[in-house]
Amino acid sequence: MKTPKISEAVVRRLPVYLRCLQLLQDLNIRTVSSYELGQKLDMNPAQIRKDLAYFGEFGRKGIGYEVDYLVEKIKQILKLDRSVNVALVGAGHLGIALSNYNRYTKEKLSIAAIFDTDPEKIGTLVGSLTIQHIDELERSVQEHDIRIGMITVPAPYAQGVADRLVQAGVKGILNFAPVSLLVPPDVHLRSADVTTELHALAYYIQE
Amino acid sequence: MKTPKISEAVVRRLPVYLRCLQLLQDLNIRTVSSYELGQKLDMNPAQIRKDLAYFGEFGRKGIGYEVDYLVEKIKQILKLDRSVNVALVGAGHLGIALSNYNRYTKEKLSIAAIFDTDPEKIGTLVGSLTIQHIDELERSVQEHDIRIGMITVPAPYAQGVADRLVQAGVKGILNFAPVSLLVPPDVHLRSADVTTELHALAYYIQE
DNA sequence: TAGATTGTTAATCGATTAACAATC
DNA sequence: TAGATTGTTAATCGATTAACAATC
Repeated sequence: MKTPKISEAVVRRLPVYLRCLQLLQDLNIRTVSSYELGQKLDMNPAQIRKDLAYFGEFGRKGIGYEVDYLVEKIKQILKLDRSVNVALVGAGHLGIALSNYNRYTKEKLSIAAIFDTDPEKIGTLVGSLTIQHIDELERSVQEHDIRIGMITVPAPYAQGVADRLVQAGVKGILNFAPVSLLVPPDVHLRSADVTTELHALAYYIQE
Repeated sequence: MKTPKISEAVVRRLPVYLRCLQLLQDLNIRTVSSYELGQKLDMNPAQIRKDLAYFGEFGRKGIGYEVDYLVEKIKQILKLDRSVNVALVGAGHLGIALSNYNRYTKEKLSIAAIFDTDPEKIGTLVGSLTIQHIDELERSVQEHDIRIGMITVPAPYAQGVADRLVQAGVKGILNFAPVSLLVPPDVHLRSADVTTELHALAYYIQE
């Protein structure tokens, strides 16, 4: 499994393949071709084959891909085969909604700590986690080996939270606040705010 | 304002520029250069200029862009200068969290209706909106001229909801369910699910 | 005028798609 | 064997960046 130079576009598609394959697993489907995957995902089969081929030879000519095997391989590639701990900063409505995102799955990627500043909320239980004061962030990141931070605080506080997450050693940030953040080049930042998505959709809905 | 052939990448960046410019407005900053914007957004200034130039000549050589004017222009381009109604399907935690996303802004893009199937929830108020049964969807889309649908139902129901939204005449869908949806080519679909984002981030957090 | 910055063309870079030999 | 489908190279397509004349 050598990695010549994987583009972000490729990495972003792997979870999509994974999800589709897991659905096939539930249906007890053993084997799938890039053509069939392409149909289900509305994608070009050549692209799917090429994406997978960056990481190894996972298929069999004339047959296709063995679903179980490919699921395992993609999990390995994405590092979802080992535990990945996530911190959630901001226990508002959105934070609470996201906090139970994998409560019912056996994923190794999971939320390990929740933070806020509101004294009313601190000490409160959300699922099995106690909301902690944000001053516990640095200690907690160390303690739980947290690698990813999710930011669901109001926009004006988001950059400050990002700075603290980076300082604490987090390597990936998923930002839900409607603001553009700046982080060092070694930290991976993804934006997931509704506003931007809706504004982009608005462009396309003219008659 | 002629539009030769605008790529999705360009459209996705416009809301980011808009948000940054609105922040500058709050600071009473009158004028900004593509270089300064690039600094704030960690982007190449040439790209910003080129993106904007697709839609017109908004800047002044030697000066830069007038902030207020550019805000208005981008709003026009994105069609945020007229009202855009959104339907939210799925009044779970995430749906409720998203429902008040613009409660405190004066945006013309706003959520006009909320749907669910749970009898316990129907009739309940969320902000100023009453949760309706999903069978009201088609009628409500007509009545409120709804153009965009946001899907926050459990994954197994998401495709069914998408089909109904499309059937009802919606032209844009923002899907939060962790599943790949298929829609006709004239409907614009964006995925906003946390799972995919976190899985992609997991790839980058190896040591 | 000198300095700054746009709009735009040309050059570069990268990503997607088509095609096909290899092979199950 | 014949048909199917991969992995991969080559061709195409599109997006980003650099450079610079125009001009405020």
